[in-house]
Amino acid sequence: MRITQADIAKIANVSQPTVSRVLSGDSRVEPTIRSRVLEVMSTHNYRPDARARSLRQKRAGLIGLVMKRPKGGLTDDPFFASLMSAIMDFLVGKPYHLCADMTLDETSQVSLYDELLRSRRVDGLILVESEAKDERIHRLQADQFPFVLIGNPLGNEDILSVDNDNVHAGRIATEHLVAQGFRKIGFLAGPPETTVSRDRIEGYLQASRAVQERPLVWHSDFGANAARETARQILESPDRPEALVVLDDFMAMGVVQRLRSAAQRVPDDMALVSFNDSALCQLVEGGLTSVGLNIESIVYNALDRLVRLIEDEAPSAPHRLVVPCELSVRGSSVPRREVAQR
Amino acid sequence: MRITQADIAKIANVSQPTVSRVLSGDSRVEPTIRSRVLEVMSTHNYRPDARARSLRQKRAGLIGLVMKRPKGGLTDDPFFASLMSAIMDFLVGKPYHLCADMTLDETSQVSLYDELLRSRRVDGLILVESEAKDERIHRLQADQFPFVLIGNPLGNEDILSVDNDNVHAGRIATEHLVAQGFRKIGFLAGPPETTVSRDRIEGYLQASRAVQERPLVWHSDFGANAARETARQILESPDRPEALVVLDDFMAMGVVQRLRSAAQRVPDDMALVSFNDSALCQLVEGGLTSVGLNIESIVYNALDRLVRLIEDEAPSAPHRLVVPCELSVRGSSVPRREVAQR
DNA sequence: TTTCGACGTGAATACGTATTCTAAGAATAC
DNA sequence: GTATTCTTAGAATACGTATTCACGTCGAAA
Repeated sequence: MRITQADIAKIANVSQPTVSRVLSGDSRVEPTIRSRVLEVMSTHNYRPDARARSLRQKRAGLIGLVMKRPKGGLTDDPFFASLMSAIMDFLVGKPYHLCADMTLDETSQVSLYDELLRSRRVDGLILVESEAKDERIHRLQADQFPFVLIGNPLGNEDILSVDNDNVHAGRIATEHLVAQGFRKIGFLAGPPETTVSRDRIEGYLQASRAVQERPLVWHSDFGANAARETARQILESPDRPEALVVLDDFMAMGVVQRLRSAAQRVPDDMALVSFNDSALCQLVEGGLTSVGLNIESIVYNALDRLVRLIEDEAPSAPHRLVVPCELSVRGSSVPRREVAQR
Repeated sequence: MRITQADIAKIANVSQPTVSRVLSGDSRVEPTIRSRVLEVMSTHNYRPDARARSLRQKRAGLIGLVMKRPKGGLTDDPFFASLMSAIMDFLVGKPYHLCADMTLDETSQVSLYDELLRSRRVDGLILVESEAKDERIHRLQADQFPFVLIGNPLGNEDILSVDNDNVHAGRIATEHLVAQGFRKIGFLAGPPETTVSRDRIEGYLQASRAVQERPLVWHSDFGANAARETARQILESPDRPEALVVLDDFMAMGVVQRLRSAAQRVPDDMALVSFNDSALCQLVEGGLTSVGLNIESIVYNALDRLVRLIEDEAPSAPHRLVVPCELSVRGSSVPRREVAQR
């Protein structure tokens, strides 16, 4: 049998509201009584019931995270792992917990929306890689439910969103190679319909214009295996570039493998820059230059805004935030002669 | 203004309990009325309030996951990423959600315990890599709170736990090398105080006895960098083995790097077997033989038992379950001559 | 001494649902 | 035709907390 405020009240010879007032730090309570109640609470090890509390108050103390992924999709995706890690870090010590859910398809996504929001299970929602055309977004807006997008594919300014600046990322990756003296630079992207590919290619196009007439873009599926196969085509292509920007570290790993099995060297035969700056980058011999996504900053800003929204404070402007990326230079993009000069 | 059962009742000209009965599928309700209520519910897009529901019923619909990790600790830890992925997969479509929390130290861990359990925020708890001597465990047991341990360091049979069979894992890794003809096998472990190191070493000891008099065990910190350094010592040691069992894929990566920079080859100069069977294993040239942890099976069993416990069914025996591991053989442990024979 | 705030506290109520209790009517049995 | 189930649905209540309302007391101002 759980101990409630009523029990505490009876023992301390006060009324239940008084116990509640002590708990909420209401100043209008006699110090004598306050200390007596506090003592009874501590000796009986009382804890308020979160369920009753969240029914009575507005706040449930939960922030929902909804991700659309295939089964096991988190396992080898450093982006999601970092994201969740950063979210949990952010929430440590704050009066919110993370309610994380995965959906497999659109249908379950809609029912999850009902389950989480319309039933008021969570106070706010983080949506990842959501497509803004998504019906859910409109319903969320119509219901005036607090939510924040991580990634804002359509660049919609009406929606609270924090986005990684993928165009910028693509540009600085390319500009770095230009600065290193490369004049024929290619881009190995993921599936063309993905936003991340489109945006990074856009940045690549902006920067590559300076040194080459014709852009060189290849597409492949995600993952090291697919990238390895495409890398073979690239190496044999008449358009073979001197340097390659690769969409993520795993795919870059595939390129490295292909180069290695063709007895070619990085960066001499092919310079490489990739994205995400995951632990993989240090595992490549000489290191893999990579554009870090600053996920912590994305999460910090997203959650800060979301919490403000939930707590009815004015969310900090601007409505749409784009977080810059940072390049970590390692051996894969620095020609040997430069290294030798040091 | 939210729409409630009372509103629905008024519109449909029935009482609130009737609406509740329709919702719970109570058979003792006139079909005519039932359909009328259902229609009103759907036209007004009614959704029951999860908070009120969980106050009234026993179930909150949340399962807590508590992990003790440093800040950002999830980022490069494939074990935790897989774990969370598997948990979320398991819960898809089930009437539970995952409430994931991270703690940085013991103090916050205890307060988190209060926050999650004593306040009845979650229905049950998953504890990972917890030390059974932990005070929390005793409190959980005393409070008869449903919980399950993933990993059971003390082998306590009283506690519901699902554990990866690390002794078995260490043994099959070693036996595989023995079967491949190696006669001088070493083990590169993590910090000696960690359970995972102790258990896998134990398995190594059992299996290595068959072929060598003296076990060869080294310790290093976790991570590729620390392992790389220790690998240097191992390679230069007079006890240098022909084959090395390495505690996890990241550490094995460090060993590979060291071998590569010493112009030595895998498996010719040093055969390798590691643990976790993560995506890294396919990134090593020739592939890295690794013992897979079967995290899905661990999670499935743990959650299945936990849910039964929550729902007051008898948990399936045995109380302590040990999930076997499986070896994925790749190039790093197969001497070249064998490959050539195929 | 009377009157009026201010203060501190308990009584009552609300949050939205599920369940128990009760009553009215229909159906069955004698 | 009355008595007894059986069915169905409404009334009342409980879950545990926070808040509003009302009331008594005390001190200060008149």
